[in-house]
Amino acid sequence: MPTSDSDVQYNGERRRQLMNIALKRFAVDGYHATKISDIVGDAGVAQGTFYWYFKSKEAIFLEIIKEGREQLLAVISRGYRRDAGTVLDMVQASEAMLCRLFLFAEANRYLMELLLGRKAASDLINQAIADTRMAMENAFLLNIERAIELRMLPEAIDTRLRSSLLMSLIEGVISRWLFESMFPGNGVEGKTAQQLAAETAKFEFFGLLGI
Amino acid sequence: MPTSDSDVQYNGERRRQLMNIALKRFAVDGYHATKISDIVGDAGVAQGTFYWYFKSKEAIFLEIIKEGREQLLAVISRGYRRDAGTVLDMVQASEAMLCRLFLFAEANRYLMELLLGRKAASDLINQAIADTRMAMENAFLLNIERAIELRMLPEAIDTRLRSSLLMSLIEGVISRWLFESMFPGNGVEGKTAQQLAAETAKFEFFGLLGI
Amino acid sequence: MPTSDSDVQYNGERRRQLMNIALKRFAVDGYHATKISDIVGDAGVAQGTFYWYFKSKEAIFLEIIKEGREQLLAVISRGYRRDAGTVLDMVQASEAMLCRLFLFAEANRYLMELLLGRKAASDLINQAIADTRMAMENAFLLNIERAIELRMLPEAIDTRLRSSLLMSLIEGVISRWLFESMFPGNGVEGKTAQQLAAETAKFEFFGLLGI
Amino acid sequence: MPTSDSDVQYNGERRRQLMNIALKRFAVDGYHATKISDIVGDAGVAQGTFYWYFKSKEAIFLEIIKEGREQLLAVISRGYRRDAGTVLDMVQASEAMLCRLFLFAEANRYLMELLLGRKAASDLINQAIADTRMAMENAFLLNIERAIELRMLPEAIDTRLRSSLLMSLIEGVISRWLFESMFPGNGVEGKTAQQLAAETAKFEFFGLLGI
DNA sequence: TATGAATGAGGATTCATTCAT
DNA sequence: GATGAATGAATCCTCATTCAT
Repeated sequence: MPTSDSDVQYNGERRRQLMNIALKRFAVDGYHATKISDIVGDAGVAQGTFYWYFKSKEAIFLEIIKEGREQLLAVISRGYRRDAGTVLDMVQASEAMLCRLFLFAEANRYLMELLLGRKAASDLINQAIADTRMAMENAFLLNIERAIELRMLPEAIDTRLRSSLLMSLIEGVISRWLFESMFPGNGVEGKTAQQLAAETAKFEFFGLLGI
Repeated sequence: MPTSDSDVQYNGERRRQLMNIALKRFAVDGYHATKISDIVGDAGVAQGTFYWYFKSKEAIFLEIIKEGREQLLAVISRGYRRDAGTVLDMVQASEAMLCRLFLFAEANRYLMELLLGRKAASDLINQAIADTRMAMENAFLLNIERAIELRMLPEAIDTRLRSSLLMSLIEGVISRWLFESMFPGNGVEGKTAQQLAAETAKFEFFGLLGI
Repeated sequence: MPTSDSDVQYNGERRRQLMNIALKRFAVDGYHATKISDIVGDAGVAQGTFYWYFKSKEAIFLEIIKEGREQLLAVISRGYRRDAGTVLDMVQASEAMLCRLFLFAEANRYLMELLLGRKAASDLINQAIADTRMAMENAFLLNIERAIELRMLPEAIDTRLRSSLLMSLIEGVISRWLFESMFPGNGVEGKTAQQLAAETAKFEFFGLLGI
Repeated sequence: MPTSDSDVQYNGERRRQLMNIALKRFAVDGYHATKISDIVGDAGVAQGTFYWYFKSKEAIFLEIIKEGREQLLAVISRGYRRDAGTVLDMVQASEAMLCRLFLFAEANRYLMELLLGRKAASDLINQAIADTRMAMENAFLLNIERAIELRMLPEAIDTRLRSSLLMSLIEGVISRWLFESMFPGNGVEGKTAQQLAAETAKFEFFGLLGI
């Protein structure tokens, strides 16, 4: 029988299929509430098949995070600042990066829910998530330090604190934007990634007093 | 047999004791990982005793959140702005409120971990947590609106968005401050509530460009 | 309801009941083939009840062995030789001890099957069994050494080797005697403990050439 | 694709290879703990390949025992007594046979561990092992009967009992000799087959009192 | 109020075996 | 002959909850 049926994924694709299904289930239902039987049920394979591809429930989660982390960091790291510029340049650069990040989040909302959501599980998993977030924050830190080096930001500021504040801001924005059901009536729903990036960048540099 | 033994807490206190123990366990281990047997073990009572005071594991969690929410909102709502003032007044007022909030968080870190952490569980529980956070965010919103009314902030700003950004900022700061082990090497550890409040308020109003 | 029903064992007896049932099942079916559901089924209790009394399947096995080991060693150690005597004394003393041992084995055949049978399981369990057998062999060793001290046996003999040979003899005899189905048509079935003890003691001291 | 790769064993040899690997695994880890995946893993072939050569896990075990049994019995049966002789002759003949047996055991320790060890499994398998041991015991029985016929041993002795005792002795000696790790500090470790055979034969005929 | 034994549904994981290629 | 992906029955153990005393 040729492997041309529609909803079956072939060969090396089974692994992918299971990861995709698991990602969605983990994001929507949470780690604990997601049963292996749910995952294989969605995939239309037997329970044992899962264990051909993954050592355990924890293992597939970790792998999902690991893969997502790489993609996410690639998005943030791109566009590292090279030359000095005006304040406007700086705001625009930040806006561009945030825009890329929000677009990525929009396209990978289940992954973002895993990373930013409040559904985690075992110590190992929590650690993997925390690591990923730290890596993100670090990317922001590097950008701020570079801007100081180029004398675009005042030298006096506490860079680690500021990158923490920035990361907090962004986590909150993405959460409210994508998981609206959890944050009804917030100020971000319905906005485009572009709009959000502009507003966030403005707040980042000028605070509440910036128009 | 009368309950007059030395290290037992009497009637009305048992409930409190169980809630305190459960709060700590939930915060440290997470909802799922916390077993009723852990709670009663810590309390030194029998398994069945738990169910005399609480309908279920979910019920005690909900009650803990409910109680904490009231205290938390009391802290935030106090100091609602009455009269107009200078920008400096505004920053100082915000700083004062943040300082109260951070002090409360410091004194109630387990509760904050439940509210801000990433360990939640059933739909009902997640909802209770989300409600509490929304209520917090609303308190910020009212303050911003009042400041606009008093012409202390530009009318043009999107108030809901700004309160979301503010809430994000504060959530992130508190998380990094109290749950350091999860966010090693961030820029907030070791700071006092007062210092943090000052820095956060500055960022709130002036952004990265403020000195 | 008074706890006077016939086939239910009360209070602290549940543990005993489960151990007795498990002992029999382990002996007859083997460790792996014995399911927890078999044990609780025989006991007429729910699956979870088992885990109220024992940490795991392995744990109950280990406990059974441990308990049996103490009884067994008590039987062997009694009658440690004090004074010198004739060869006949020595043979009779050995016969008496073997007789006690065989009677114990007869009354505790399931335990003996666990210890001497070929049904063991996890490393921990195999170790516990091996330990018990070594302890038995040691008891024989002490007796032989004492007999040499009293000049009842020639000094030249290799005591450890001889106690190994003796233990081998006894293990084989008990196995063949109690688990006849596994050794059909051997020379011990149907004999009394007394007869067996006499024959074994004779062989022990005089070998094949003894009448 | 022809099976001409370098480290692959061709057609008829694959079966042998699998049996050898399985023998070792069964002996070392036990029947239950040995997984088909272990066997094929060691052999470097795919899981399915196993089932081209053997009907089941049980089947390969049975086949291993069957093959070993024939070799073992050949060793014991050789040297059946023809003519009468002195007691010394008899002891020497026994010693010679035991020496052959111990040498065989030394060269086939995995097989002996299967036969004498305490790791067996299904009823069918246990039966096959028991049969083999009975066959061994029978060989000893024939020898004793022949010795009586030739008036080298007293007529009065219970031949079946004595062959059981003899078999017990030998089983114990071999176990302690080869599987030292299970019987630490026994009196046989480090001895040569020749030495053991001499000591055992002496005990066989003269008991503890023989020098 | 308090106890603690009992319940039983539920879920992760294992592994011998099958089979299309 | 050989592959390796797929199967699914089997089983241990967990833990929230109940209830007789």
